[in-house]
Amino acid sequence: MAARRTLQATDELPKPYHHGALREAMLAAAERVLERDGMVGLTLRAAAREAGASHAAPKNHFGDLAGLLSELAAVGFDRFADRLGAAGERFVEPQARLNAIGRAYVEFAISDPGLFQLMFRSERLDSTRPALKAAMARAFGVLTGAVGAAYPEAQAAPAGAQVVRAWSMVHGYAMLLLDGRLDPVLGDAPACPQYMALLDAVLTLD
Amino acid sequence: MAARRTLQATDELPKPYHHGALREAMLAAAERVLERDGMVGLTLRAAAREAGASHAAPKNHFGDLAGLLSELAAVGFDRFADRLGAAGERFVEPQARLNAIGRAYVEFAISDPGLFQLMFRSERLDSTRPALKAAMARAFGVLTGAVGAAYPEAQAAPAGAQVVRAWSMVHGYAMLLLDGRLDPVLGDAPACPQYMALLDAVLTLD
DNA sequence: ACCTGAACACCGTTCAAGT
DNA sequence: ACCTGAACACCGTTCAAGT
Repeated sequence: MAARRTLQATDELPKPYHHGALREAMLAAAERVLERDGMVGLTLRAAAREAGASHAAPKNHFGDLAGLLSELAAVGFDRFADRLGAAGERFVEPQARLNAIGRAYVEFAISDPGLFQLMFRSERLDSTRPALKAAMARAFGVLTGAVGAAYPEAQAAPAGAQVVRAWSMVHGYAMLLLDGRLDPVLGDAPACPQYMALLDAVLTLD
Repeated sequence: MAARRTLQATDELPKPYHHGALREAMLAAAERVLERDGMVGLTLRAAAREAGASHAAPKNHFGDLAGLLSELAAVGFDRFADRLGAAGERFVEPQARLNAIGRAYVEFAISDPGLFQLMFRSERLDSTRPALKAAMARAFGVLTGAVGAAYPEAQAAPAGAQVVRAWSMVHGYAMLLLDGRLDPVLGDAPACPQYMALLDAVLTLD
């Protein structure tokens, strides 16, 4: 059913005072700034500029800088969870699923480095935000479930040692990679294939 | 031999215009600010204030902010290398040495969290600074040497897979710990003993 | 309800000027 | 050679005012 149209004529581009969907536009703009200029360049004012709004506009939707960064991190964790889940579903054997998820973990860090760093290495997030908490829980749930399936009867040990072990390994690998600290061992100008081959070697060393 | 004293009398506290050892004073002040206010609070101006100098004074010794942070990271890596080396020397059996170094890696992150984060997760470092490069090489040399001794004849695999594996594991563990992401699996109010016990469980899962 | 522009206190960097 | 103080362009946050 078509919405009833207003009777008075409206200008083609009234340069709308109210953006209408500034929240989503701000998130998209912030991610663009992040991937273009890195964490250092991602400021509240730069994101507002990129979205074509005034620098005080974000306040209405995100409260403050920590709010904007946290909501962006939340969309990052949601995308992360999707990728991990999709990678795992391509296999049935539990150990193969776990390896695929580990690879997807590192591939995400390579494909979305800015987002990955925002999600994991920012001291400027507010982890109490519901959207962020939920998205994080979803992503880590995928990982935890896959480890649990691969190691059905956990050795005594403190609960979750297997999970922490697998998680630490891929997370540390991704972090060292993004910091460029793996480059010396890989020779000159390493790229994604070299990084993934080394990861495979590391994961299959058991 | 005593230095020759100046003949004209000097005021007790001439409020010396030239600090004399501002470089070292700035590094100490910057570390104090870092541990007190975290990475977010560590600014050039705050460090200069803490050292009792004008905000433009650091320029003479460090160039810019990246210079100050990089020199501070260098003293961090030197201390880090000392601790890793001392921990390893307490054992003779290669595998025991490696485990001790892994524990020292995480213990450093717990005891000097601000410094550890500056060293590893800062996008504001200038890794080309000679002091920083040298200190990093020294620290990683300790780790590499211990892994090499523990796994004398490396499996074919890409060179250094064992090193990257051990390094990724302790580094990821330290990072997740500092981000508070291990707390959920450890129950309420975990502290250093719980963290180290879980680390031991993770490391001995082979 | 949503957005703007001015205002405030901070920041990094530069530079003429002091000692 | 080393340090200061003013200046500039940026930043996050607040707030009265606009629509």
